[in-house]
Amino acid sequence: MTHSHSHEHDLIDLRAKLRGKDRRITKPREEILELLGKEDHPVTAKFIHEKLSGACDLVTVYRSLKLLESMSLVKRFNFGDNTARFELISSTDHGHHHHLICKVCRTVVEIDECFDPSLESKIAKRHGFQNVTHELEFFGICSNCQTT
Amino acid sequence: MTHSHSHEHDLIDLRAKLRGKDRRITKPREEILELLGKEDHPVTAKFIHEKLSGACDLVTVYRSLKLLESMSLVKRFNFGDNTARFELISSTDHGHHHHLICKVCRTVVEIDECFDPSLESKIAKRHGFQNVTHELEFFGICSNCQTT
DNA sequence: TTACTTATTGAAATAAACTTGCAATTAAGT
DNA sequence: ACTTAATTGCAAGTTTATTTCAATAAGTAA
Repeated sequence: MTHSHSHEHDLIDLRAKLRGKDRRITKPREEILELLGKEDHPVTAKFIHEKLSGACDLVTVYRSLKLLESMSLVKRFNFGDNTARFELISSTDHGHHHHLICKVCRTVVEIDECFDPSLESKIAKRHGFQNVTHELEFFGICSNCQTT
Repeated sequence: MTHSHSHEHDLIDLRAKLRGKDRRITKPREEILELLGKEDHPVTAKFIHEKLSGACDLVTVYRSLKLLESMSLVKRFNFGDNTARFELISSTDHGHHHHLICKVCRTVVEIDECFDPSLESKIAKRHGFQNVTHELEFFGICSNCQTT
């Protein structure tokens, strides 16, 4: 996954989405967005806080991420270890992509492929659900961690 | 998902898998297995503890679930709310199935369908991973919760 | 059955992720 | 610059899950 669009674009997005909503453009929000723009994989709130080394409180990171998520600038992922991870929503895939995670060393690979959307609509129709989306992550053992 | 196989069968499984492993068949383990046999959807450790109302400590529920999971009698699911849920592994699908979860009321529907396994092997091959599996859950709004 | 060995349990303490309350700060409009 | 209210930092609180250790009980052998 290449975050080929510039960080400036994300800040423009931020400003546009905050405008006229009684919400403010603050340093922590800008810094978190900028940091996420440089990362290739989802990162935890703790990681962001450490990278920002004292620029703001960990609580503010949590609050900012929640806000950015609600504004569809950031997507939350769950790799099954009870820790939320966040990634910038790229303009190309609108945040819809998946990951391949090594069960041993936790290396992450971004996966652009997905199954046919007809499966989703079939399931939605059959059970009378609307706005059906999915969360999909792959797990395995990477070449470095294979014993044989 | 129908847990059509009898609870007795699960207990036989438990006994067989524990035999000769310096592990013991205990009341909490049997009770948790039995309870899971009656549930149609993944349940939390807290739920199990409450249902068993004092039969054993919550700590024991966590420990037993971890053991049962390691013995492939139980499968852990993650519905994105930072709470692990556990389901009995049915003999028919070997625990591989998915769920459709209402984002509003959290109703759960068991989904037997899945995408073509070739996608998984393709991803494994491309990135040099072994033993690739996946976690897939669907989210949407159920008929009861739809506003229109 | 009884005694023995040790896996397992319960209870309390701990850990980690995340949230909430509130006073102090600061962004944004006038 | 002044004002207003959103936002932050800090402390405290929640929730989920794990660890420690003495007490208990499962399995084995006499």
